[in-house]
Amino acid sequence: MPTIKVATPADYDLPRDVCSYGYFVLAPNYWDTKARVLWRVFDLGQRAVLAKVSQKSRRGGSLSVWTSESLDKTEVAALRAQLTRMLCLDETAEHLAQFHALDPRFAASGKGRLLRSPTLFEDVIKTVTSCNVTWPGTIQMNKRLCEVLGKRAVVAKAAPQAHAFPTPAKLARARPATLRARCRVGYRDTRLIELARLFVLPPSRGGIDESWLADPATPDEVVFKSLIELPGVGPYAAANIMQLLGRYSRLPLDTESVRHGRSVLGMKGTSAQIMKRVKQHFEPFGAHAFRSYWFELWDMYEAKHGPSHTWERDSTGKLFTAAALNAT
DNA sequence: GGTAGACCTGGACGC
DNA sequence: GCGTCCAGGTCTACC
Repeated sequence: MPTIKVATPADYDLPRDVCSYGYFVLAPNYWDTKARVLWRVFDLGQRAVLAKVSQKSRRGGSLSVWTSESLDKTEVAALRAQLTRMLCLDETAEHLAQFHALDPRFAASGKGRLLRSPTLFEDVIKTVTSCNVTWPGTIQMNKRLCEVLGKRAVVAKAAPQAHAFPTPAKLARARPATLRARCRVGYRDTRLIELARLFVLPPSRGGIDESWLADPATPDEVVFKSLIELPGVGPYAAANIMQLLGRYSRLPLDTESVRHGRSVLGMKGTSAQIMKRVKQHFEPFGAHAFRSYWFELWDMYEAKHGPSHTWERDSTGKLFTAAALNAT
């Protein structure tokens, strides 16, 4: 069975660090709660391959990545690069300690890394599919996008996941009617296609410049202004994409922020007033504001529903509807 | 600059 | 089983 080893930072903990953000239940990711392993189909260019990521010893042990087919050197390099972005393996324990020094509440658990996607493109599409829709709707849209437009891996019928996430080129060529009817994305159809086209175009012709967005020398404010120009991306989505780029200074404020402000932080006022107050509340955490905000929310979810690594994909969606969250 | 209403889907609820 | 209501962030038109 082909298996590759991937080194991790000294404090890396697979269940904690994968199940740190809702994307771990979005296709093509599949978290096996019993075995505590991550399944995912990776698009490696010429073909899609199913991978199972496991960690024998917690806290710093290397990852074992089993793949459904033998990979050549180029594919192994592509897989390593995708896993590094997805699991934030390039964020050192020392860098994470800066966050824990600012917010010691999460030092003992070591929480701080946030799961993201292997590509910025997938993060942007996932963010847009999470806007103006309840969480079960987001789960469905991503599942269908993979099934309809993602490359299929050669896997057994019972495999937990068979399709990769669509490539920008594939989504750019899709018809709006297909996205609407088969992927159930609703009015997001043309916006998703326009976004995909921007990832296909080179930056010199108006396409998205990923390296510029990721460059620490590019100021957060400039990145925010650039992201908010994208179709389907408003203030919430732009701030969320920023945290997925590792820029944690802004909060993606939404109805969940308002609920948290009211029910946990005891704030009063209109939704707009509470959003302002939540923002002010987390300003002391500066460059790590989002992490403080997010893990405070995440702790609340875990207090209600148990550790996140026990949340099943098919039932998790219902835990995060407004009705379920309001019922305490 | 601020605000109202449309945009879609799927779940909840009442009958 | 059907109809109605509601949640959700972005976009456009309008003031």
